[in-house]
Amino acid sequence: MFTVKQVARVAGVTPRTLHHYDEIGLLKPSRVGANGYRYYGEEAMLRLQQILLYRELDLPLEEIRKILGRRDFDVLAALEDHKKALGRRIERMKQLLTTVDKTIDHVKGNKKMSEQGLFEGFSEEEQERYALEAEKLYEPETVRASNRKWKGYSASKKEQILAEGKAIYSDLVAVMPKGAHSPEAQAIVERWRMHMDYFWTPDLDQLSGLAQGYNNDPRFKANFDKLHPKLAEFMREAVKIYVARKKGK
Amino acid sequence: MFTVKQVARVAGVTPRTLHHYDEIGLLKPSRVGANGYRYYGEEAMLRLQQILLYRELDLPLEEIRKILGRRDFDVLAALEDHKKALGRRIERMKQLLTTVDKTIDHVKGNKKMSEQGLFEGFSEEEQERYALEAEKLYEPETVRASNRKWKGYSASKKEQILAEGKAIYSDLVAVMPKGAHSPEAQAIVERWRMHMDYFWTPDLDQLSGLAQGYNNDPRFKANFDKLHPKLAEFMREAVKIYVARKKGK
DNA sequence: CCTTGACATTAACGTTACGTTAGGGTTTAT
DNA sequence: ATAAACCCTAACGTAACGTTAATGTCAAGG
Repeated sequence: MFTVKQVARVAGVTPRTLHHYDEIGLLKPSRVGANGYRYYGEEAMLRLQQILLYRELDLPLEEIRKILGRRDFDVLAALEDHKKALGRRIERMKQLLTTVDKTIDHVKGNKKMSEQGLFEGFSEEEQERYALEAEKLYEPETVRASNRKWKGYSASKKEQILAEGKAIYSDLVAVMPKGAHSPEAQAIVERWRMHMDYFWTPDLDQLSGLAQGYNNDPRFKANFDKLHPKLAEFMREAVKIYVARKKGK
Repeated sequence: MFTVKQVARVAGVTPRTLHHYDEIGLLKPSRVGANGYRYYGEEAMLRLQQILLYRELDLPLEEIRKILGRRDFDVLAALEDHKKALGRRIERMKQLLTTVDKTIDHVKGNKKMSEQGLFEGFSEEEQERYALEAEKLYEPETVRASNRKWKGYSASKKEQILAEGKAIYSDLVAVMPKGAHSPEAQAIVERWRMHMDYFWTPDLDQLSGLAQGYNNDPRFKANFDKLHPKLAEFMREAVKIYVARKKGK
């Protein structure tokens, strides 16, 4: 039988923690002396170990109590779970480690770390959007200006613009067999650039970002796919080449 | 420039977290629109990454702010630190994982996992005491009774008892060459058992636990070592044999 | 026997890092 | 024009203890 302090020492917690666990009924002392002292025995120690194991996983104490409270509590299954969780944690940590490494490279050599990986290992999902949005295309003011411009058009003008857009995209599909490098494809990209002017005038970088965006944004992607499953990809390529040539000159 | 929600999504936090960081001055938005909206740019994102990295290490936000606030703050050095810290964390997790594994074995086969390792990975130190104390020797009441008994003796009686103890131990050293199995050694163990009666009367299990304890408790160990570096170990062996024989019969 | 120091107790307020309404303005979509 | 989906501030709630504060207990020493 151990007193609070003794238990606290071997388990690496403070007496207050044990008081707390007693208070919330998570870990009652095996016996309470007439003097009110808490005494902990073997089983209490084992239970404490379980508790601390789960605590390592950031499970709320309430959860832990429920888990340990199930009268059919299967220690083995719990421990196996625990193992898996720990494994996942370790994997995530490793992920973070590589992210840190990438960031180091990024900062060091100003390498191109596509801004995608900046948060890898932090959030599990939807980092793809970042790549798109990071291109400053969706800078709120830009978007708003673009919307204002669009709303300024008359209904018939809108129709005409949309039709022109559709024409461009279907023409693009038509020249896909000729390849993204072909003069035909490049000419259409040129038309597309003019077309964009109805919304706003992107510079070359923004232009390629926009084409890139068509691949990432599901909203766009779906519409493109209706015309041709590879259209978005083809367009990105063509625009990339277009931009490279313009920049080169 | 991103709004709270956008940033929150890619970074894997909630908007509220960003509000909070703004409030406490940990991460101010790059710009605040006339409508009061927060907009975050590239640098803010990088700073947020730093913050989250440190947060992973369980540093309080206040600390993080101080670290990032140092005007000579070296991002590279900090990232290198991160790497090391993450490495250590991963190691600790792996430690925990093996502890869990050991516990699984323990539970599964009821293997002897010496109860020592029970808290490995939790507290770094002083788990040795556990092994000793778990033997129920140090059950508070027992100890108290023992102490009371001891205090009841007169000073001269105490002297005599201590002298007897010393004699037993040095006699034991004398017979060490003969081995723990030797009748000489076993006779001394018998004397020692009688001697213990001055404090309290342990049963056979407690007797071997006590001898075991002499090896683990540094306080005892130090005194034994003064007589002979292997005395504690020898005694544990001798008592083990003694108990085994008594139990066998 | 009395005191001192290291323990133990309960009670209650403090802290960190947000979560969670509540109440109300903005922007975009229809 | 109105809903849907954002944004804001303000303020109280929560988890898991930390931190006094006031008080009781116990082994050790004079």
